[in-house]
Amino acid sequence: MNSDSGSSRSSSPDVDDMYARKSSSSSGQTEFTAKMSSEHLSRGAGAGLGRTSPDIGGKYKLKKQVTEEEIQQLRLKINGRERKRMHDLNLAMDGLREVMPYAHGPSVRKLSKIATLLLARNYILMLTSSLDEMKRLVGEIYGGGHHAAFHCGAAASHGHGHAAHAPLPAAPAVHHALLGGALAPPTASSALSVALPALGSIRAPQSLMKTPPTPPLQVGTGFQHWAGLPCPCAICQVPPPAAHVPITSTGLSRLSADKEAMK
DNA sequence: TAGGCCATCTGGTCCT
DNA sequence: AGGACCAGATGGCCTA
Repeated sequence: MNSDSGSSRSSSPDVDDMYARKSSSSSGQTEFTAKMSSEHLSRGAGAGLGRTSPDIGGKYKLKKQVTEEEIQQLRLKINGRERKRMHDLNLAMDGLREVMPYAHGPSVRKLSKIATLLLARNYILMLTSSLDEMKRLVGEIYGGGHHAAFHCGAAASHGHGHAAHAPLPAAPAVHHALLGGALAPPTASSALSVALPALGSIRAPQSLMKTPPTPPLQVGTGFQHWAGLPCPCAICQVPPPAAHVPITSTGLSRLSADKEAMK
């Protein structure tokens, strides 16, 4: 299961092959792991990585004397479980990427894990904000107020997931508040960075792109706007900054620096 | 070449 | 006892 389609790296090599490769390799880490699998486990040296805690050998050899082969088998089993766990995690991450308002495709480099999580977070925040605004508008409409009518109704050519809003035949510049309140040429980078201030901390999506540089954004479900029709409505506005908790991790500050460098 | 991202291995800890 | 989860370490691949 290699979710990194853009990479030649195989993330899901055959377990046995992987182990064999690792064990037979002469790299430092490989030597170490092989050493740990045998010596560390069977003799309880407990000096690996400078750790002084009891070694795993003690955990597994209490009842009976286990041979190195048995230890190796056990290690393989444990490693396999861990691999599967991480693969499942990556599958979930891919599933998350699929529903994110971000261009998908073979020519587009996929979001990193951290970027996926941050985008997801801000997406949720934005949707929550939109939902609140929608509730408020509905409350105004049915509360006697007519002024709002159907928000953006005059434009009528774009809808927030309303199937009744038939799209114009012209090629739409698909976007959503999340992807850009400004209707500048909808490059993924500008749209994302404009609409998601916090997301702006993420490495500029343009840098994630391979050719073509400006792939069409594919929004998850039904959110479509149209080029040349600026939408001033609250729903289409970027959520208030307060909704975006500043990203403070060191990694993100680094990403922010990357974005600044992109300008 | 440095840095980013990732997969994998590993030992520790907690839970069932 | 065994599995799940976690974090540290390491090496490989890719990009600027």
